[in-house]
Amino acid sequence: MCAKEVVILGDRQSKLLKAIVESYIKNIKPVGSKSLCKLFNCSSATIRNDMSYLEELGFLEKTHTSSGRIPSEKGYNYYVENLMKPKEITGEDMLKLQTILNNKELVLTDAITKCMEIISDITNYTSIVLGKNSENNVLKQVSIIPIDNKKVVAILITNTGHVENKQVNIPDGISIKEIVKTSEIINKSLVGTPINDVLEKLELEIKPQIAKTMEKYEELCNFFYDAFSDFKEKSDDDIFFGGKTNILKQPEYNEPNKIKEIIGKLENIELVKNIETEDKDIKIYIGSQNNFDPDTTVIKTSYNVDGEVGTLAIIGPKRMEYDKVVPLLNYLKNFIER
Amino acid sequence: MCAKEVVILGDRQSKLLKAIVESYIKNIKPVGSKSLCKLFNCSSATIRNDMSYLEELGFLEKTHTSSGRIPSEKGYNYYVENLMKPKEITGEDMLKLQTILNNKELVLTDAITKCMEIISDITNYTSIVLGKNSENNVLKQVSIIPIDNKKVVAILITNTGHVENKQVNIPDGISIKEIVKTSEIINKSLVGTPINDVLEKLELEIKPQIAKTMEKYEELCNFFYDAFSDFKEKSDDDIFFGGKTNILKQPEYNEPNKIKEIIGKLENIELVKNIETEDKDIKIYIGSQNNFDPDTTVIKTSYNVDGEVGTLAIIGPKRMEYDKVVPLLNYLKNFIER
DNA sequence: AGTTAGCACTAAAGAGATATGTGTGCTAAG
DNA sequence: CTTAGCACACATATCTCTTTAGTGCTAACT
Repeated sequence: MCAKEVVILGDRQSKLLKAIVESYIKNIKPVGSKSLCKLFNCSSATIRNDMSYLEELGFLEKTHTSSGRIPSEKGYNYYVENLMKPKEITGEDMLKLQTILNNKELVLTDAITKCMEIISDITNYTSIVLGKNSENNVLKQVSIIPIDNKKVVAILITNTGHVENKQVNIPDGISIKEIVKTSEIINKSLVGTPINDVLEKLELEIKPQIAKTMEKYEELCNFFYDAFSDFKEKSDDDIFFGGKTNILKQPEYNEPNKIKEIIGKLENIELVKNIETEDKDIKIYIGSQNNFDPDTTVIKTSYNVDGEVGTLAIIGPKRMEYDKVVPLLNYLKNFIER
Repeated sequence: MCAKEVVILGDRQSKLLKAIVESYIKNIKPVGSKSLCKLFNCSSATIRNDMSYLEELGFLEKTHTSSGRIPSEKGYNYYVENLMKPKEITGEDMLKLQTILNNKELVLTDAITKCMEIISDITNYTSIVLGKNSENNVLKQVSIIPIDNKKVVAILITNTGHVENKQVNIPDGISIKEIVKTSEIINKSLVGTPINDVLEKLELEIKPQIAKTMEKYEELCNFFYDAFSDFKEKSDDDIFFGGKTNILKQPEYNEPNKIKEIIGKLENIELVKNIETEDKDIKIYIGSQNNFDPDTTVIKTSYNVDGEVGTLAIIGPKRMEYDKVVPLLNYLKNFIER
């Protein structure tokens, strides 16, 4: 749209903005000019002059005419892009992550989710791992396992190792043998089919094929249609939460309506799925910049190891310890794609 | 312990208690004597006399010296046991449940969970379905499906149709063939073993068996140990929530700490599992009588159809519309065990 | 013996009033 | 450019006062 506005801040002004952002992140109190005098070795009036300049530029806000300043969304943005200095990960935290990542028994996604859980723990924010999305997923295998003479469990496996299962009643007049036989035909013909196309191919390819040999081909197709129909939605994504209620520990969530709102959003699968990204960088979406919740920051990145892709996200208040979260995510990300 | 205390309430006193409980359930306001005058065609003083008698018996409480009365836990109890008249289910609600229950395609547990979701919707309380507990579950089948040359997905199926899966890395120096062969041996030897004993038998029966024919028997056993080890915990129960956040709509949850507490409890799997019951009746556990949350009422019952067992529960505030919830649960229960 | 009117009393909830603390903007002088 | 000084703004807290909705108790009534 518009050329990126170049803002030139004086040295003290930069430091001042940084100090204000970090003070607010720490204390959640609007910061006043007086409290910064000693740090900058000047009078409160000087600070105030700079502050009002920073406010003019849109980096700071006031909660009311005579309150201290708090960072605006733009202020946070400038902070993370230009001022923030990532904190070093403590040895203790690094150890926690390493022991998981070095555990050869753990499959990649399990290791990642465990690590994100740890990061949630360390930071007190909520973490989300969105597993492989199904668009490129294809059918690997279908299994039919009889449970009793009334029902079977149908199991589907995708090429990425995602497993889905559903119990299905055996329709009247159909034998388990016929079902199993049909499943074998499906396995021969449909392996490699994108998950989204399975239902269609069931109708267009399998039905004519079995119509020749099976009497009840219509019912058999319906049976598998039933077995597979939930699969499409459910398998879209694996969603994993770490510290789902951690975000409630943040002091901004001390009001019933805000709590209910954020809880509602975290339970809303569609909304959570929307967080998905394929961006390889760590991107920070502050407030209105994310479409999850305007009162939060969502930090995202994605991984792609041998075609196994997923999104990592941290959800916390806008007033997030960016300098702590970013290096943690970075560390994990680098390790994954070593 | 002590013989059940027989309390004799006069006719008016009974009706009064009923009226107070129902008024409080509806309006969530302590009910005063004046408001009941018209209903009983007597003066507020008369009502007050009866009220103070009911308070003496422990059925009513005051929030402060000069407030109206609210039902005590004992009061609710007496109400549900002696005074409550179950409301008829509306035609609309019954229709909703019937269309699900009459859908022959749906497997029993799916129909039940869908119904409980409907009941959550109707009542604005939270419903829980706890699926079959694993104690009697036995192994039905193990499948190993190779994903790529680094990992496989191990799938376990129990006799009840419960499916669990885990991706596992293939250890160095072991071939897929060996793994599949071992899984075949497991299928031959361990089918029918209670889930809780599988790990033990793996060590005591499978290991010596494969030691003869396979070189890397030690590693192979470890592999399957790894694959099965999560299974035990996870498969303990299927937990299904309907309207998980519905309970937050109840006006008693308008305080940050209460919200956080109940959310925390609902996320606590151990606590939720504890709700499990095998009681065939519908039992009402009010406040301190349930060990889930002293501020809520938990209504439970269980079903057992052809050995498929589970618990149904509704969690709401103590101030619950008992006369609405009980018939709904009853209807569902009777239908299930038709 | 149960019912009622009357009255004193209580606690919560709301409305002002007032003071206090923490900040600002602005001006004029250094 | 920096600073001291001052008037002003708003949030917060604390009191007081009043209103309201209820109670318990007593004495009279049916």
